[in-house]
Amino acid sequence: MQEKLKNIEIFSLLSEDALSLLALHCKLVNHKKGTVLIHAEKVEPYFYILESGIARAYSDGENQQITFWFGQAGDVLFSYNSYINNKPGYENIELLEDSTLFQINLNTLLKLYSEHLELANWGRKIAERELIATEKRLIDRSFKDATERYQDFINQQPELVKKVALKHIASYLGVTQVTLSRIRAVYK
Amino acid sequence: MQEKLKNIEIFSLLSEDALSLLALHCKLVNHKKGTVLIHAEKVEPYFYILESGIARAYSDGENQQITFWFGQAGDVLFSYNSYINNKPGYENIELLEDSTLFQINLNTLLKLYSEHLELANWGRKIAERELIATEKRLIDRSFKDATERYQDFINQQPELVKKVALKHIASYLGVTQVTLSRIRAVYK
DNA sequence: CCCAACATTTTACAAATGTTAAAAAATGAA
DNA sequence: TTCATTTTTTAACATTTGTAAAATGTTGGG
Repeated sequence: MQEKLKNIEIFSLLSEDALSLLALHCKLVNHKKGTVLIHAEKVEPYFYILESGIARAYSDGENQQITFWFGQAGDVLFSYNSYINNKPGYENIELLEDSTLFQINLNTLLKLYSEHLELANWGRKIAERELIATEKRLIDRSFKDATERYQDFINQQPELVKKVALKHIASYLGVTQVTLSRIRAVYK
Repeated sequence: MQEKLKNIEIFSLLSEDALSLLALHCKLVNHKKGTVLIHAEKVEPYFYILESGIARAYSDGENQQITFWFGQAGDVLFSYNSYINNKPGYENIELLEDSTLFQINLNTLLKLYSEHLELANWGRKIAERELIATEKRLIDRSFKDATERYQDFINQQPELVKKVALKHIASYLGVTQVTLSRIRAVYK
């Protein structure tokens, strides 16, 4: 297990010592495309890291579903809301491909955080990285129009464009599917 | 100092022990309205917590400035980008009123994180809370129109509406000042 | 009090995006 | 392959928001 963890960027921040401790509590699991691993209406008991596959986080509204995050190999996949507030939240996470994930029990992880200095700081870095990425996206919503945001997306995550339904990309970019189609039509 | 810290919500998460350790490195400073405490083009050496006053974080574009965060008493004020990447970032933070702040040297704070388990977990919680708040705002940009976002804003932060220039609130909500004026005109 | 600087609102018009519905294209199972 | 289902595109039109500029309102120093 420990050898497998080493291939994931986010684990490379950890020492051998911390990694082996984490490995003790990691289980490798497979789930099919379409599986919803995190449900907004539940307090989910697991923390996952994608070994292979693709995922999206989305929030349900009255008439629509907004995708606000995509995950690929190496990305952390879980509900911060459950974790912090111990309450159901706004986040659903669905697999968009058959995937393999490292699974850790959330209570176990929190216990490790409360006992192990290096892991606590690792958890801090995970949240901080995600915060920076989210803040930048929020700012881009104001600075850039839909066309620029789409161009950035295809430059930065070209693999996702091929594999993910355009309706999900549209809501991720903050536009309707119709608008995204119009943008794409320009490049034909 | 320790007594003063106790009045701030975010410090209430800490034990007496951790609080006294942090207090050793905290300095109370005053700055005037208009002071830019964090500059995007610099790696800033301090971490602040607002004791009293108001602040805004903004990002500079070619033709405009986007305010993406407001801080009030009790809020943490610093550049995650400097802190994580040790590089200049996208965040400027300006005081909108004469303010009093707790100031901690960033290197000192990072050292405390790397040595003190409870403080490391405290730092993790700060980032996680901010992440949830930012993610929710990003989602609201899609689910709610400008009018709803403004109504939410005045309900949730009525004090800010009185004290902050409307141009800053407009960019915080993701609209132009003209649009915000139009929205406000409806309620006259 | 008055003026200058700055903030906010208003107006007219332009551009971007949303809505609805239908057509075309792609996908997957039998 | 073929058919049914789903996804994506296209079209026509409505609505929202943006832009630029002028008008009005506000504030603080002299």
